[in-house]
Amino acid sequence: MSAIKFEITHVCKQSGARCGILHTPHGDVETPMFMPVGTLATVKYVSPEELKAIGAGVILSNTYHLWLRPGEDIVAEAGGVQKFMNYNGPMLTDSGGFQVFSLADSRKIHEEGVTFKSHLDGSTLFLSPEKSIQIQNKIGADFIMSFDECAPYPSTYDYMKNSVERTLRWAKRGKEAHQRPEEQALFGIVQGGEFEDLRKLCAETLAEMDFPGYSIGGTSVGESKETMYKMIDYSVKYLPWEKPRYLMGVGSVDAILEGIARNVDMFDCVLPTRIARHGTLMTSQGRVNIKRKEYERDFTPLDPECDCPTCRNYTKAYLRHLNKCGEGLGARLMSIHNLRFLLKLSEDARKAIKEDRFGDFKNEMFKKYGLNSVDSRGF
RNA sequence: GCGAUUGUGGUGUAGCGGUUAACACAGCGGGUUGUGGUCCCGUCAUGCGUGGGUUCGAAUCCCAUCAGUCGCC
Repeated sequence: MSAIKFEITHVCKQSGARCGILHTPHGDVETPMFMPVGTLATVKYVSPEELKAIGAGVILSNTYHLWLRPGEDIVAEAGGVQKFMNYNGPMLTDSGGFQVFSLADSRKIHEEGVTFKSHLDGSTLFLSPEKSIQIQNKIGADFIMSFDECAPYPSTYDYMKNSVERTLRWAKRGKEAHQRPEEQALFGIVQGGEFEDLRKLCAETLAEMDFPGYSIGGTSVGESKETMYKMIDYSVKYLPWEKPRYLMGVGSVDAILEGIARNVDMFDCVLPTRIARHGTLMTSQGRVNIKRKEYERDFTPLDPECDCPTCRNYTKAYLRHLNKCGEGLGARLMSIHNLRFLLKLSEDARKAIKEDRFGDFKNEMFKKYGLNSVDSRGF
């Protein structure tokens, strides 16, 4: 018995995009959905109550970071990450595979696992598939991830082939080490870069292992949008229809819409919260850099079409002022807005799918934001 | 009034005979995709109080002048 149940409720007659419901131990959520990232058991500057209020479903946390601080035992002692941070909803932890990739200084990848340096004190750390799952079992998120290698882009075919094969062996080891399959859904991660046969090999082998869901990894690492969409195609094509798919680390408007069109159900990204902290906002009018002088005396809302607390109560001039002064409230109000923007985009996409007009919806959004379908900056 | 001392971008400073006048902050513009990072990148003084002079060459030396600061009358 799996921890989650995925129910596909409708397939758009116009586009073939799908929507559904994910039943989790901490409640039901609708797909396709965007999932805010809260690396250290906190979505930076935003409280769990605020996340709920703007319609967040699943939120992420991170194995590597919680392992280092405060330590998985403390999170377990608190009653799991949901109780620890008081988030009354489903959560997902990334395995730490991406951190090994992004904190790449002097890392060594072996069959057994990865040796690398702590970003906090430089000490040597070791993470393996078993260790990652063991930590995730203690952290207690509803969705947990296999420990994979997120290979750099571009990688040679030979490197990627070896990497994928190892990632598959790691997936098997992680699955065997998983102690709580009835409470936590472990996803396998499809790698393989831009090579179709490697994506196919990876997806099909994972499918044989029968995971409750599948992630698509190795995207948003420097490749073009066109290449990213191919990577998605080459992965989704070989995955079982009835299981949820999660495109890791993708959060620009265009890529989310292209992902939904390709039957991806879950997305996460630090983009909305990171750019918000630095003053860039996703709005119905396109990208807004709140630092610009033109907003100095602009006493209108950030986005007139947005229903978030920031847009209902504050002006661009004030947000600009907070950002210029480095005040935390600015980061907070703008993070809330950007998250609401992507959560609303998910809601609108689901509605369009249910009404069999997702194709039109996607085209309208691209037109509205001045995006092109293959290679654009997005937001 | 006399003496000393200091005048370099919006700000604080570095440079003390040959630099593309350096650095930081502020300003302006851009970036950010399974979050190490309130972070990264670009741009910003045709000019060193002003006027002369010395020198191949002056922000740097000399003279005058103006302004500030500190003493003494």
